Amino acid sequence: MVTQRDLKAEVTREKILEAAAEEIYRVGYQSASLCEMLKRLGISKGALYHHFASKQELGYAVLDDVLAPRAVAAWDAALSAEDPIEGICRLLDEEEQFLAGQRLACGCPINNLAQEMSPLDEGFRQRIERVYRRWHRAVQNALAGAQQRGLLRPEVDANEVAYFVIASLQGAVGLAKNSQDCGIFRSSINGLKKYLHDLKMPAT
Amino acid sequence: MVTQRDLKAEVTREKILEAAAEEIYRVGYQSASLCEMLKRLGISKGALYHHFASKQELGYAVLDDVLAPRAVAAWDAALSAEDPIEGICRLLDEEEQFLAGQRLACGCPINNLAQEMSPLDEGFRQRIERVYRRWHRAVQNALAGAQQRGLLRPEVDANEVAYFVIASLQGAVGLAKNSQDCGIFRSSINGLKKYLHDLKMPAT
DNA sequence: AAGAATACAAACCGGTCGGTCGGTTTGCAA
DNA sequence: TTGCAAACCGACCGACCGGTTTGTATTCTT
Repeated sequence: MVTQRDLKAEVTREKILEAAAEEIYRVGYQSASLCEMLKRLGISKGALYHHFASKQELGYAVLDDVLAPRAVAAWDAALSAEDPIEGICRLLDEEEQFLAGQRLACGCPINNLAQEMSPLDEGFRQRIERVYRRWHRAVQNALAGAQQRGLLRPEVDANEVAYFVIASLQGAVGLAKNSQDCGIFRSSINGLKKYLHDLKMPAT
Repeated sequence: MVTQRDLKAEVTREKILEAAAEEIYRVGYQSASLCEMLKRLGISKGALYHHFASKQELGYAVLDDVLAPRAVAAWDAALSAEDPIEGICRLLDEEEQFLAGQRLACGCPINNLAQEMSPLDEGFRQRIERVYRRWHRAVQNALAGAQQRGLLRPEVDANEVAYFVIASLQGAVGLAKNSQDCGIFRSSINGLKKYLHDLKMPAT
């Protein structure tokens, strides 16, 4: 049975998760101060450590419950389109809008954690790898499907292209994050778009 | 006049720089412990703070005196070749060998710092952007030159391609770093190579 | 040879970190 | 109504951080 108390506790847990995700996004996991985050939330340390055993477990939960679902859903949605190339291009445009909105200097939350934590903590590494693998599988499947339907050139290597697309996007986000210039993102992504369109079956 | 003492001091300074570069490469700037690094070096804190005013200044010096020169030199060397496409491909192979050697899980020192520090410290951001700009300029110039010599298709946008190449490489390194799998780097880079070769003037 | 300056050593400082723990409130079950 | 456990609070802890200070050996200058 779900009581009123359980609901309130769940709300607290999710408030903590949300705030932690934001704090980690802003300054990175290692530099994210729990005290700072709690102060902003108006929640005590006791509450935090009631819901999470350690900072590490909180970090894992942020990935599992907040970042990974969002990230995976975005790609799955984009690739559900008829033409995966167009789907990916739409995703790239969405990403540009997201960055341009405000968070240009913060980059991609997943990629940030990957670069910071994967050499230091196996738990983070594995969780992030799971996300990348789902991205890759989704792209690869979509490309292979389109290829079977005759939309893509037969010599296209879906596996290879999938890795290349993901890497290029992550790289472009990283480049733009550093320069704080969305134009660089756009230029870089333009290159990717042209590449993708060249994979299509030429009109006969 | 350069005295014997100056020489010894310079050696100490460079030992500190080298060790700091290594420590930062391993765990990131913010988590790099000066004590840890000094312990490994067998050098005291007094020595460190005699040569550098703060951790920040040490970090800047690592970038200016160690990382940036190396990074820029590698690209300049690769692009001095007759055919820039081939030059870039050779650079990509070198990068693969570097990663495969041992430091796969550590990624690219410049990119690591960029992702970690650019939102937090303007000094780091500007220094790294200078590196990226030199990379971009080198690639763009090389491509434009090759284009003039008739090696590249005339519709190629050298500016755009330069950004795309840099982003893709950085992204591939980041992806491989997380998965700790050099095969993923190779796949991703293969996509980039094919793209680059398609920029060449078709044999008539 | 004497003294000033340099290069380094090491003890030490305040501050912040993640984490703990005893106490208090709150809501549900009996 | 009451007993009790879950939810939460916040003072507190030791560890470690970057940075300072003080001391000393060596080396250059005069």
